[in-house]
Amino acid sequence: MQNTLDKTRRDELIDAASHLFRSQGYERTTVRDLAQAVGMQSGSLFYHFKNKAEILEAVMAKGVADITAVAEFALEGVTEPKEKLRRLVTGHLTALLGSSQHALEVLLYEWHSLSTEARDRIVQLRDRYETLWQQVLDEAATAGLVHPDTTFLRKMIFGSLNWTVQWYRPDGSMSIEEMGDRMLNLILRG
Amino acid sequence: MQNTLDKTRRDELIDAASHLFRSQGYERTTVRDLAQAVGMQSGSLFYHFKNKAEILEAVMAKGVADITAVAEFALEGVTEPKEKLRRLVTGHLTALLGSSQHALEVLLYEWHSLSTEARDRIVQLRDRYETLWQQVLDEAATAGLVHPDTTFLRKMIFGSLNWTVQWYRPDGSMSIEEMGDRMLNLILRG
DNA sequence: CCTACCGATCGGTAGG
DNA sequence: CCTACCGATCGGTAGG
Repeated sequence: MQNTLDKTRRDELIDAASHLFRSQGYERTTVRDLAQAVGMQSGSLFYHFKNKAEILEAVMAKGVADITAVAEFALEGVTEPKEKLRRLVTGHLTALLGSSQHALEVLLYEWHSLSTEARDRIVQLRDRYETLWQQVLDEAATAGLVHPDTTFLRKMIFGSLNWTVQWYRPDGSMSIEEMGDRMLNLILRG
Repeated sequence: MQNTLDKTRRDELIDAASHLFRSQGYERTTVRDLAQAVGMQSGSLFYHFKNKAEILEAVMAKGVADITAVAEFALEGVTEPKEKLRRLVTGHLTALLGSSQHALEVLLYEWHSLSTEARDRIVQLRDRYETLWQQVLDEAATAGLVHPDTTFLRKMIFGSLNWTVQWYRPDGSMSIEEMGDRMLNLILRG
């Protein structure tokens, strides 16, 4: 029971931290900002987290976990390589520009604020997600749908996907699904 | 004469700041770190710059100016659309991963530390560079070399290019030129 | 989770 | 460009 309550409060903190770290940056956000955002005293933060760095790691870990879950769910029951790829693209964009936007932007832009140990742990989580992509791209290459150098291709795709946070505006004329389809068009051969 | 000396010292500071802001982040870098890097007292920094934020802006402005100069030089005398595109790609990678690496990474990753006024000024500089690309891509599209939606394509390309800082290692087996050619291969139609 | 607090450090300034 | 310094703020802790 107490564990459940702890978890909720912890999640609230991670959520608030995602927002603050993303809009002001990690270093610029003070523990006082964060405490105020969830309505507690700054000293009380350290009942939930050992230190400020641990909060950053938790935000990033949540970001990777979220986008991985989205991808796994999107692939469920799908067998056609092209459709798998389409769903991975759309899923990535949906998480990045919608549901897990803040945590994922923190993941992308606060890398240098992580300790090397924390970095290793996040890399491990990220690798699982990248493996998912690699497998789908390999299938697609076997089917002749994409360029055979899938490792290189994957890096190019990741770059394009992640860059969307720099320019995509949800209130514009292009929906996330439409953007995904356009990207897929550029990725597919011929 | 004094102006020349001032400029040199200023440039030294911008160089040192590029390195420090990139490796530690802007907020984490103190004016004392920076002063020590060029061998002066921390208070003396403010003889050269009004405040810390002005140094960040100077670093970023130098980054954009550098990469624009590289692009303009690379295009000089070239008339064939495909070759123009190849040179833009290679030029971008050369600046980003080599000659102006630090300043450009700061430009990519410290965006949220800029004031809105400084942001506007940097955007203006960046627009000039993007226009260069847009024109070359439009020529290439007219020649049927690339997908006709060049605005979208340009954003995808920028993403792929800028993402290379996350994974490219100069001591690996792939040279920058080779990487450029591979990217061009994915960009070109057919 | 709060109260009360501390040591350290930060960006920046005045006066030369 | 240096010396000497300040007010503000920071992450974190002890004790409850």
